[in-house]
Amino acid sequence: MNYERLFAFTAFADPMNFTRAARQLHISQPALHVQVRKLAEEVGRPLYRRSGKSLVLTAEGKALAAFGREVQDRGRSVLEEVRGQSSTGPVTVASGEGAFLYLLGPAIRRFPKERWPLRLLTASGPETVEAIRESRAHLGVVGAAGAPQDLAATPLRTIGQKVLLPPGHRLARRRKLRPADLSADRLVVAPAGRPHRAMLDQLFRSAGCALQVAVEASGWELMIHFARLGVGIAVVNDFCPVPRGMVGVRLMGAPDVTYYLVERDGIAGPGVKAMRQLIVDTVRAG
Amino acid sequence: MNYERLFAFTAFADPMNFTRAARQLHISQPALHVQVRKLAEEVGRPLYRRSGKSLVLTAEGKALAAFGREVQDRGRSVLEEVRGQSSTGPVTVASGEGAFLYLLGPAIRRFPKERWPLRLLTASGPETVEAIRESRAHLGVVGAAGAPQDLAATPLRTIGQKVLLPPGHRLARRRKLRPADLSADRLVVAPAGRPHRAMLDQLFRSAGCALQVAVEASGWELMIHFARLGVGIAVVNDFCPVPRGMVGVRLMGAPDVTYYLVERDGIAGPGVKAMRQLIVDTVRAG
DNA sequence: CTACAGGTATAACCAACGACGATAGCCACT
DNA sequence: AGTGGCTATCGTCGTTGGTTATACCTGTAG
Repeated sequence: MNYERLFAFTAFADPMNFTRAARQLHISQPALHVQVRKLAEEVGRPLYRRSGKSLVLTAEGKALAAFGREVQDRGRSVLEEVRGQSSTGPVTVASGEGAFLYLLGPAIRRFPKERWPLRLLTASGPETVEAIRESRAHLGVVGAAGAPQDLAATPLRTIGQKVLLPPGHRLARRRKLRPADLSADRLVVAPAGRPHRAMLDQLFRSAGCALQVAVEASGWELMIHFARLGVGIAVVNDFCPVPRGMVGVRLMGAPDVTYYLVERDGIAGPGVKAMRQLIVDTVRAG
Repeated sequence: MNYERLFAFTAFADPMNFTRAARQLHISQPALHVQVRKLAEEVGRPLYRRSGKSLVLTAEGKALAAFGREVQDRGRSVLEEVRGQSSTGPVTVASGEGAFLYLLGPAIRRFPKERWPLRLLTASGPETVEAIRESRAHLGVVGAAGAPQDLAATPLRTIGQKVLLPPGHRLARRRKLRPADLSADRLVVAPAGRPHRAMLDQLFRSAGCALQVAVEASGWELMIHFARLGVGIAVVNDFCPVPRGMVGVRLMGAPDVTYYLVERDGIAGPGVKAMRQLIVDTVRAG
């Protein structure tokens, strides 16, 4: 296998667009196209396929792109080590949902970004796992139903749910609440299909009471915002800070969701190791 | 970094000889030499150095050669996976001393060699560790003072020492022996410098008695052979079978030596995983 | 339906890299 | 001093990969 072609292909696989990838590589579009075609011939399988207007990678293409990224990443780090330079390769962290906002803040703040540039990749849970598996990110943080066999996953923190209420609300003085207590209220919830919404639906159904939707909002920030405006009361992860002028009450019966740090097993550079340690320490401490 | 040059260099790094390596690669010696020179220029460090007649790798050269081997190994396996062929890359096991003879026999016998060719690399303890670190072998088995930080080591079995005696010997009926019991006898031992010999020297010194050498032999097989010939009595690892017509008596006071399976952390192919499991199972069982 | 926009794929041409044979240099051994 | 085995460099030539020009596809807008 010709590795220059492999790297050309990985460069293409990121934007899935020959023209833009070629610009990135400072070569012409035909040159890049030929490289990829020859790689596919070498491998003996198509690496991508048309889907209407755009192109999508085949399974083989994904595997090769992942391998290429991995080799380049390791290669840069080996080269820096050999040259005696301190490692300087960027560290990429992917994360779903609110983890960036509420879990990873301290780690990101304290990470020495002048030594290793930090790249953040915001994605949903499955997308995060995919980014790790395809070597597009070094570390990922996902909640609950995340990590499969081939990725190393270390539990970070287990988190419950709480209800955000205005101070004058009839339930605001309670120490804890159950789903049945909320059946009279209209709630601010995530849109259908999102895992948090699915969890709530399931919770109310098994408690035998109806969930009344005030408004659907995507993202914790937005949900909290609507709750502050008095549109409805919100059920959010325990890691969300209770905004000024509201009260938070523990919601019982909701399944605790565990956040995991996922990573590819393999040889991590010093920057990745540092970030890994920082995330584990700060999240477990906080 | 140009990877074709890197692979040319790894091919050279194995025999440390341009002429032979070039023949192996089916290119001319000057062609290979230029590749390596250009790689060194690219990296900015010398990759090897003359030492009298022969050439030796610098630290940088070793690191690059290790990386190159690793990439080629993974690359082959990825390619086979992508092509849908079952993995067929050879599995290399390195081991020191008697482990091949007495510990790994069952694993080697039961390993499906028709699926994955098996390559065995006989080496001393430190050489085994070096072979793993330089990606020249996938798995290694070493006794005791083996595995440092950067390699994953799993304990396999802890083994004591025993004394091989002719049946008529005055100590042959004893259940166990101490170094002092042997001070009147002449022993078959490993040559000076070998770890087993160092261990015995240390043992007798701390017991305050002298060790009398009958003959020095390298290798368990040879030591046992001389013991059978009646040249002297031998102290050997517990895993050596007691030969027909002799008796083995446990030697107390000798430090138990633990055998470890060492490997590079990283992504192992299916063949390596199978061998790993086989070694762990058979050695722990036996 | 036609024209257009954005991107993919192929062709013809040219520069650069890499392989080769020849050969000089180095080192150990006889 | 001479020889064998190997490393290192040079000039030459073919293959590979890059470039521009251009045809082709697919969805969108007039």
